[in-house]
Amino acid sequence: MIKTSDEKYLRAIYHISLSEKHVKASLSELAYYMDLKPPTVFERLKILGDEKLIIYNKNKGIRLTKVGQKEALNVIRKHRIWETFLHKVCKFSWSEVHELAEKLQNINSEKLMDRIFVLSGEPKFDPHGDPIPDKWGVLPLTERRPLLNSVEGCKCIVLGVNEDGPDFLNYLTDLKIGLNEKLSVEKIFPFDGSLKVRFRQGEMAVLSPKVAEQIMVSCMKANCLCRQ
Amino acid sequence: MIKTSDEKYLRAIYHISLSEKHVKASLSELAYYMDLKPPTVFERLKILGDEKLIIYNKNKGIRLTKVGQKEALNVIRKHRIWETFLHKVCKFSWSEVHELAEKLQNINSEKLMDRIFVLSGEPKFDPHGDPIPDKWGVLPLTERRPLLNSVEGCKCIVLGVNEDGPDFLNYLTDLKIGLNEKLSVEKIFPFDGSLKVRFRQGEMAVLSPKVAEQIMVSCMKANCLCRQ
DNA sequence: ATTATTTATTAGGTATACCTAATTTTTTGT
DNA sequence: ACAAAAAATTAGGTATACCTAATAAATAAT
Repeated sequence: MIKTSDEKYLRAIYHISLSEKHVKASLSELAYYMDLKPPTVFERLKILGDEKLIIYNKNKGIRLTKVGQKEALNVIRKHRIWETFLHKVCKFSWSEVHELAEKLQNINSEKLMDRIFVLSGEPKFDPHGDPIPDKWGVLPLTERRPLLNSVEGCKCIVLGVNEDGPDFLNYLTDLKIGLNEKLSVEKIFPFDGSLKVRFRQGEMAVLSPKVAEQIMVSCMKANCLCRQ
Repeated sequence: MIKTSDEKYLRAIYHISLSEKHVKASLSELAYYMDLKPPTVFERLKILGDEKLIIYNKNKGIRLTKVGQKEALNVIRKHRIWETFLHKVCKFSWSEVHELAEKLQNINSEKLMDRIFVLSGEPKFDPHGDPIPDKWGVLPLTERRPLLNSVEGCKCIVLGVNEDGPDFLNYLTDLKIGLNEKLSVEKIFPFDGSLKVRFRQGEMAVLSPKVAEQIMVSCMKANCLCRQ
């Protein structure tokens, strides 16, 4: 059985590999992301390598093996199911669930996850809108893209965010932009790329590119210009 | 904030202090109960002493301080709420919940415990029939006693068991003696103290003293001879 | 292409939570 | 009361998961 402390690494490596364009994570960004010092991570990567969970070749970066990826997706599954449970069943706010799920995800009981999954309504996406892999590591399909890449007139739905920090989430909560919120892009200011969006019952907000980049959406019209 | 690893010790000390007649736990029984070696426990007791969670005076045994007891009851509360949740909400069997609750109890979030408590129907007793302390460490009242101390003719209700091992629990499950089962003590064999009990729709079983000692019951009649 | 900067690696150290083996202290049995 | 047994304590060791400081290697900048 895989160790809890391995899971943290795998999840982090998976996260970095995805969030950056390049498929390889570097040791130092991994250390930074995990809030550990490079030698600590270095030491551990050798072990993860020995366990055939990653491939770490000198300075070619870190890549998950098939097994490593499967394990990573399993932790992600656990994490996201717990987040959904905490939000939907336990009524925790969007921004509170991450920290708790971080602890709950360490528990290894497939049976428990099955039950929690059912209690949460067999979700396909977590409260941040991130897809929940199934038991075999298969992710549900979506056409997520950053709100930033919109065209004027686009109508889309908020699927989630890329940024987990409470600062960012509280900012969105203040704006009252939440999961599944429908947004319509009224105007894009060419000067800096800020977007004026309409949402709810006609409320308006101007979002900076930095914010719009972190908000993941999916167009509601099949033939939306954003898709091209 | 109190450490997870402290909580294990406190719960174990509390458990021993209660299950044995004497209020003091000894180092070696604690070590045995926790499946650790005496020097390990010895080392740790000194720290728990420094933290003012226990009083450990040479060979006078181990006693919880006020603070230590409060913390112990808090872990016990968490443990028993999780057990109830797992049994009642997640439909785990009586004998499966202990191991999982052991892990879940390490999570420290009062808010989470409140929600899980409500989801479980604000229980006063866990699936083993053990009382759940409230937030202030106050236990609900019962008059629990071992089935072994019965008189012939006593009718009582099963509140729980003292033994948590799967062997024992599966044995009871086989017998179909469960929580809240009503038992009537038909006969006590003077030879070894075995009890013949009637339950359900007239089913009978003979229980060895060793088993009867682990089953905790409460008399159903206010004036039962057992109470004297 | 050579220096400067960044990244990776090595060396060596700390704290925690365990262990075994040896010794001392306390308790128990006769 | 004293030997035997049990329990507590000390001494010293291991593995894990961190750390800092120093060095080596790779990458970037002029």
